[in-house]
Amino acid sequence: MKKTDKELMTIGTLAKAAGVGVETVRFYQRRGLLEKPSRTSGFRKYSESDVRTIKFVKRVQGLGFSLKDVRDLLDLVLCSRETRPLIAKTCHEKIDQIERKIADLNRMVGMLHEFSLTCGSEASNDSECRLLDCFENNWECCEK
Amino acid sequence: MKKTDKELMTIGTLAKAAGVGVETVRFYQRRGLLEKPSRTSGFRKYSESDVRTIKFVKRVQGLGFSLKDVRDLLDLVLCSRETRPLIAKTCHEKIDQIERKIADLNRMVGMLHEFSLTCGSEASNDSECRLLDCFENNWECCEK
DNA sequence: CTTGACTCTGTACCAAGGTACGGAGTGTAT
DNA sequence: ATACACTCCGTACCTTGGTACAGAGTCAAG
Repeated sequence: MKKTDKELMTIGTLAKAAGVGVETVRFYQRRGLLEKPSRTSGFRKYSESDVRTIKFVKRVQGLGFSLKDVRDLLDLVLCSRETRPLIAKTCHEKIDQIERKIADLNRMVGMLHEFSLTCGSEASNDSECRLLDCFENNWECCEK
Repeated sequence: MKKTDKELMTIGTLAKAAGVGVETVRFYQRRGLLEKPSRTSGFRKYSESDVRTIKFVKRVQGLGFSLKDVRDLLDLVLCSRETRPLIAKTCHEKIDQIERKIADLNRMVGMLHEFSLTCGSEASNDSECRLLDCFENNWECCEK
């Protein structure tokens, strides 16, 4: 394998490096998550930055965001020069979205913790085991 | 509309109260997220607690959990008497799962915040706009 | 110059989580 | 007692995020 074109790699190498399947790479291209790569005689050629992009996608996705959301984030990077005025706005929208999620998750952890203490022990009586009541009160009714 | 059977409601009323479609209710029943309801002459009859269950499902789902995960949580409530020994274990698994998610989300917020400061302002130069670089270093490289 | 591993495009399929539809039964208001 | 809204069940369909062929071309080694 020649090392011309400053370290460009083929789709299989990229896929392995990023920990996904070859078909996933092509799928991400169709969805606009990866830019159309250069080609040498029909074959796609990728660089290290494509590896990072894919790992980024997988990570953000693992946090509960859709591919559409991931694209919004990637656009922050890809279009920074032209769309700079939009960047702060998009960032803050995402931040709000994430912070609401975090707050909700934190309340849920508190509730589960309390729940396991009161209801997971042998000493508890059934009337206290009201997970859904906790939820009704914004996950907070367990802090009795 | 009669008010016998202490306020039991029909599937459409339940769906509207919970903010979902009728078909979704039947779907949740098939998936075991709602217990099989009592029937009056063929029609399903639901109570207020079913409204709460559905709202719970939607909420937890909105935090990025699958219906399977939601079922695990619901089982904590529904089976508390029989499966008490399992409760603490399941709770702690969920807590760990949620806390990992929170930690990742927190790092991401920090990164986005920093990113909007350095790159969203007019004063910045393009070389600093490296969202993906931040990611590579566990979302922390922005705290320069 | 052939072989084997790799790539190409296109289409088909999969699981999750619903959503919609057809044809029949029900229930209640007028 | 007839209309009209609602419900029943089963099946088919939709979107998201992939995954798996099939049939053809390509590359690099031996």
